[in-house]
Amino acid sequence: MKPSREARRIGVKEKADHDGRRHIILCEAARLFTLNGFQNTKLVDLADRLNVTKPTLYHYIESKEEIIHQVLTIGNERNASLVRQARDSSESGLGKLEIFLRGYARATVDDFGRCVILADPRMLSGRLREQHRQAYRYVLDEIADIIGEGIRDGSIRDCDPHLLTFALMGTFNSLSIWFHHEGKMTVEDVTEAFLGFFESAMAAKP
Amino acid sequence: MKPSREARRIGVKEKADHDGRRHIILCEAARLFTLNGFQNTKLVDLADRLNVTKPTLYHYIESKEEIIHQVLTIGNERNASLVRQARDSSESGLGKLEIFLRGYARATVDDFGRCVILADPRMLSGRLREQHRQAYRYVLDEIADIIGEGIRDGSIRDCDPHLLTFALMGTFNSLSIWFHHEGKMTVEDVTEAFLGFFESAMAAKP
Amino acid sequence: MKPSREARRIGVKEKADHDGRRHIILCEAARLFTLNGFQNTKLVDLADRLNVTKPTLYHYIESKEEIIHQVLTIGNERNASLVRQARDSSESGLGKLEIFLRGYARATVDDFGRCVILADPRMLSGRLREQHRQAYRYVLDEIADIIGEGIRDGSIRDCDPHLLTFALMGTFNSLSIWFHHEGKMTVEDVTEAFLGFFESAMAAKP
Amino acid sequence: MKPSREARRIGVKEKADHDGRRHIILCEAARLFTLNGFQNTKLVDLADRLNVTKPTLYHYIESKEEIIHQVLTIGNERNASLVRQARDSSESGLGKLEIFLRGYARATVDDFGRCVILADPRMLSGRLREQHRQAYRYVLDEIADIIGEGIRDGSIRDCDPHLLTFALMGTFNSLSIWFHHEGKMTVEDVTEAFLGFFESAMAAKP
DNA sequence: TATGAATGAGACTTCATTCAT
DNA sequence: AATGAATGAAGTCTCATTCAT
Repeated sequence: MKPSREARRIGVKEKADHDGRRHIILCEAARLFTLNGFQNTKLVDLADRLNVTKPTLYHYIESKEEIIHQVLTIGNERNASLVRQARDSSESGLGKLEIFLRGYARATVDDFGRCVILADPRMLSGRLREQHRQAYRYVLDEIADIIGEGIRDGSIRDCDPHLLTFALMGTFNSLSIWFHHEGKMTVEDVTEAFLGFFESAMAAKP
Repeated sequence: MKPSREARRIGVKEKADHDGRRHIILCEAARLFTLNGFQNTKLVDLADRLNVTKPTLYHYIESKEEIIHQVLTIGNERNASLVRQARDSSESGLGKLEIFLRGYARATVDDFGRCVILADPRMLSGRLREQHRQAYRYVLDEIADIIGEGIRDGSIRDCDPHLLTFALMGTFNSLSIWFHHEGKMTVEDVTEAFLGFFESAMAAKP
Repeated sequence: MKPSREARRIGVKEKADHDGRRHIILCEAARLFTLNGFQNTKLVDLADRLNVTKPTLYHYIESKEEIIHQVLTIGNERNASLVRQARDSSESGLGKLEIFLRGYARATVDDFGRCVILADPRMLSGRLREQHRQAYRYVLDEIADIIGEGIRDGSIRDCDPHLLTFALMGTFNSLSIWFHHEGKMTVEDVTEAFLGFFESAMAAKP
Repeated sequence: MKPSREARRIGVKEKADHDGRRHIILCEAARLFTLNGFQNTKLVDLADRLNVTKPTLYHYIESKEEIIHQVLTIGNERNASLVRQARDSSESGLGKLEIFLRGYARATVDDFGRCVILADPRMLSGRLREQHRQAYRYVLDEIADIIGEGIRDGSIRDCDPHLLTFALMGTFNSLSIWFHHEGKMTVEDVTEAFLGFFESAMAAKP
């Protein structure tokens, strides 16, 4: 009835240490969360996928909530890193925006990125929820800042930076729902098409 | 012996009949679902908001799943109706697209529309899940059709209709997350701004 | 969703008075109890069969338990009456026994008789349960008495009267489970066959 | 904080393994079912008797229905085994019948056997109900076959084999209701008396 | 008399989490 | 480190019964 539990346990072949195993757990969790949804993913499902039993998970994590939190943190931090990368480049505002979006597009279609977009933060309690909200808002604010910079430097047409942020993020976030790696388009294809749609919005008027 | 449970039960003031009360339940459910998430909304929460006890709900609905299903159905049907309205107009492809989007924008910010966008259909079992997926896909396909029509009639610039659909829907769907009626912009304001962002995508090249 | 509730309500055509309607309820209850079992029969099922609503039943009965109790009482009283009929005849012990069994056989295949045999008295609470147990025991004791009389008057072979009672009652009670009126044998046919099986037990040794 | 729940949990003294504990649960369930009836037996009652909490039961069984089903299956299988034992012996038809009945009598007075006789299969849903009905019918048909064999080999008087089956089974089944191990007669005593009652039915005419 | 609405009590079941080995 | 066993808390749903009209 239960899948036999021999062999390939967490990291047996990977010779992973405690932290390595913890990371494997988070990866598998992110995968299951995007596959089946968060609330529909039971700890026992996660354990099964890792060929261990439920209590074993508790050697590496403190609670289900922590798993979600960690997964989101990983995703958030990568997004923040993408923001910094763009901001720290020497491009124009428009250039920075495109740098970010090209990176973000790729982020939306891996498990951690998808979780950040699809996870309902209301499943987290108090402090953690707020932490995640702020991390997401940080990205939005930075993008709006970059857009503002683009408007000032003339590379982006005048507009409400927050609204353009929402439009862009909404557009690219949709990737996490419908994009499948097996499809005929690559993320890069879609990214360029999406950027094209916003051409007039993002290009300063001649 | 028990404190009498006076006053405002389901529809007492509205003098609603059975179907009317059922609708009130669905409205309140849609509200709670968007406020707190689906899985986080317990039947007792819903009952409390309606000043009744849990079992009372079962006079009007058969299960919690049915509530979600009905809420989604209401939202889906309105979306389908918006599609038909646009399609049946005598506008150009671009005109039809704008008619739909202006209507859809309003739909994304009421409770039923928000549920359609935010609900994770994986919480539904089998048949219902499929039904909802198809209803959503119907809208996407119709929009892509309208875009195709616009491309052919010259009102919309040549592009991949499905990608433009995803971009537009992603953009407008984001309203359901961040838009609040108490803010300083109206949905209509935002809609026009959003349409402006896509100007070059949607307007045929001169 | 619910069967329309017009026309033929309880006793509309029968012009039955309160007690008459009450009896109709008990008959229908007995029928449902034998059809579907006691615990599986919901009051709403009973009400539906009578084309009334649940609360209406409470004009005629006080509780579900009372229905069962009344049904059992009717069955018990008929059994007691059969016992008296046999006992008061001027036959030999064997004759009386046969008179009872021929009557009892018919009783086991109508709804009230079936309920007496098949109802689990543990569903009744305290006093009523005891009352029903005693009524059933009364029949057993009387039959054993009649057998004792037959042994003394030489019409029945010497044996343990209570054991023979159990054997006979077990045999005839089985009718309530397997006998169907649509079958090819009548109750009377079966009765005679059953009596034949016990010929040596019930006939005194030559 | 809570009074520790020491001592005799499921199988603590018996050092039972998982399957052993599962069997202990079924035994206790069978006991409670015969004591209090099926529907009246709550899972919490069962858990209490085993000094565990309700959820613990779900380590061993999937649902309450499964418990009943398993209990009935155990009883059915023993009955089938009794049938085979009788059929495979080298006795005459009558001899085989007596072998079965002597075994069956003992089966009727243990918890599993009682459940088979007293359980209302209508509490089971669809497939399981049918499965149990067929298992019971299998026994009846085999007994009728054995009786037919007895009639042909001259060891049993000519009669309707199915009717005799019903009479015998009805008689012996009654044991499950009235027989108590504390009484002054043993099952074997009663069995011989019962067989005696059917002497003329079962012995071929001289 | 009859009923739509409402409910209290309680059942089964699930699942994240802890305990003891 | 790992696990089988156990559990507390909670959620959905059922149903006999009462209330108010």
